[in-house]
Amino acid sequence: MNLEDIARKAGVSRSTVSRVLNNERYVSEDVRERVQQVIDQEGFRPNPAARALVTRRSKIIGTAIRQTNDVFFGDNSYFQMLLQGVAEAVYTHDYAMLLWLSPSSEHRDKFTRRVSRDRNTDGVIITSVTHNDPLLANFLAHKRHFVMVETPPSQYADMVSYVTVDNVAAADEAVTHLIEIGRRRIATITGQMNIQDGIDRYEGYKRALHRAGLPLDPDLVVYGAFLKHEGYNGMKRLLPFAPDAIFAGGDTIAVGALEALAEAGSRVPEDVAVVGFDDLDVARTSGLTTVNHAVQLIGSTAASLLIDLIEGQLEHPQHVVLPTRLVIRRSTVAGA
Amino acid sequence: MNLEDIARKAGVSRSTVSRVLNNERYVSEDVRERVQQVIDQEGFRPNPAARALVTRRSKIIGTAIRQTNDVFFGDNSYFQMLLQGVAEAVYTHDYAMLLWLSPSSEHRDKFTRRVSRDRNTDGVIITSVTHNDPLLANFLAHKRHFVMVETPPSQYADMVSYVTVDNVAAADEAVTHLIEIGRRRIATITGQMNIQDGIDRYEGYKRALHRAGLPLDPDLVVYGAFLKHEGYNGMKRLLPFAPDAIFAGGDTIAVGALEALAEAGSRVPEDVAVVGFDDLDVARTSGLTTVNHAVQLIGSTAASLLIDLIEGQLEHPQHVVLPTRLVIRRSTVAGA
DNA sequence: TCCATATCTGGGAGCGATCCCAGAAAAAAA
DNA sequence: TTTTTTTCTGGGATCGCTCCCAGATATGGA
Repeated sequence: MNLEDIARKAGVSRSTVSRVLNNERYVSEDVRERVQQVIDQEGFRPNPAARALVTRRSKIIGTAIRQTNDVFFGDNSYFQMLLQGVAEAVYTHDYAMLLWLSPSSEHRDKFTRRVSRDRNTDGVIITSVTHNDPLLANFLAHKRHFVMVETPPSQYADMVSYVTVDNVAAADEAVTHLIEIGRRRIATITGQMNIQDGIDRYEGYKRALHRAGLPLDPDLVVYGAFLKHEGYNGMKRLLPFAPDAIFAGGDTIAVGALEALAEAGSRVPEDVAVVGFDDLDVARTSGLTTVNHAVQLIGSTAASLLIDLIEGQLEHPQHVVLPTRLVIRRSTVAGA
Repeated sequence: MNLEDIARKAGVSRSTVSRVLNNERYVSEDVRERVQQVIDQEGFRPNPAARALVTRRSKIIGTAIRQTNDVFFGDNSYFQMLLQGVAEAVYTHDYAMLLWLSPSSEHRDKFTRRVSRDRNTDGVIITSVTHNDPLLANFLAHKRHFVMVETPPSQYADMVSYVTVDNVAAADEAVTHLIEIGRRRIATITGQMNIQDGIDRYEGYKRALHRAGLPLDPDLVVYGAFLKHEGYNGMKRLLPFAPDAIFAGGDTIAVGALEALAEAGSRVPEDVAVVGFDDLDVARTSGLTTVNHAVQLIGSTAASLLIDLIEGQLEHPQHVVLPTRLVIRRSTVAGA
């Protein structure tokens, strides 16, 4: 069943059917109706491969998620929320979504090659970019459409499109909250220092301390990663230095820290107040004060942006900074 | 950059390049090498649309996940594990994966239409099928390749391919465990009774009681759904009847039940033992005794099976039943 | 009334692969 | 050496669309 068949059944030409299908002008109302009727009745859908071949558009966008074992799994609902957002935008724009997940066995560069060589997609949403990531260089070199869903490494900042939040300001706000509730020995367990989000949140931490006239104590800084056990181990390392508050670079880190605190018999928030970042599902269940940034909204915004870029509605590069909101729960304010 | 360009650069014909690309015989070694070199050097990848147009194969399989708001989210890691498994198989077979998620606003039938009309994929993995699901009927009618990752409604059982576990036997084993640790007032909170997995697990519950000579007390049966709050509410309903054990149709249900028990001041497992089903991440963290079925393995098995079906290596329909394993934790045995 | 313009319709060319077939070259058999 | 078979290579046809252009018809202005 193809255009020609529909055309014959409706007594018109291929071209006219194509016009109806693509909702183009220059088709009289009665012809349009007759053709549409045949299309509906036959349940006809144009062959996407044939269409893609000539238009050079597949109407498919990709989402590349690396580090799946560590990050895609676990109490980390970040990627589900992101995907849900992407799915929403993809749905309203009548696109489809291709998902690239990296199996644990696959080397980073292999994944990069796989994603960057793919020709099925019109553009890609990329996550978890590290500094000197080959993916970015590759995409830029081949002028492929892509949108990052985090702050890019600074040297790329004005060459790539991204959707993010102001991590520095949000972290600053979170730490300032700790200061306002009277904490003075505020420690931090950071995310990766080769991921811009990790760096920026640490920067916000320093900024808040500085403004309040508090010293930056190296004993109170643990460089970690966005993983629960990093929070757990980091907290163990911090305990001897008796912090009265922890700013964690991410909620998963915070959850790990909470576990270590519970084991050590420290009361939260009386002895140690804890703030996270991301407002994952787990933050809600564990009463964690955290920075909420609507991850789902980031996903849908990024996908819409990507589609606009693909369709030439917008010029590359575009930068979107979405607002954040500090959510106060009982890990910093008892009874909150 | 197309086949013709590569051919010219290598001093051969289009057809020869195609043969090299598809690893066909009847190409002399030196020519093959020369062509491959040009391909590598130019970083050439054949246009998937053109290829798909003539072969009628896209080498893309779809995964359709409905009910995203309720199920895809939350402490439910089921779909992440499944996707990870699918991704693995897709990777080893050099396919790609299209993901269909239903936005919360989308009506079930609309989603069905969207997925079933899609022509980008060679086959689809479908989840969360309910009885009289239009998706099944539609796929069968159009002879599209698909694999279910759960037990199909019984009337379809011998017409569709699926990968599942023996839910009846596994539930029986779980409830028998409760009986063996001395429980006699064993209640259950079931999953949906229009999903075969829900029905089968309830069936296993009844079977275990019957074999042990225990009565089936209607007061101890709550018909619920695979959601945390269903477990919570269900438990509240059960409390007045003083059960000494709960068999939950799913881990999310069990977690909700645990919360209600904690609120009511019941000790687990001393007063009430709890068993779940699925062994989600949350079961591990909350020490829940549960039935483990390797969800990731289900995903990869289903994807491999689907690809074999597509490529004609296997005849439709195929049934795979994977083993389960009861994992005993502290929700039934103190100190486990 | 005639001509310019806007609206509608149809058919050829082309997108970039694969598949099939024909013919050349090499290898094996007579 | 000649014939038969196998291996290798090239080019035409084809998949099902969209795009472009040409021609037909309708509309409006002089």
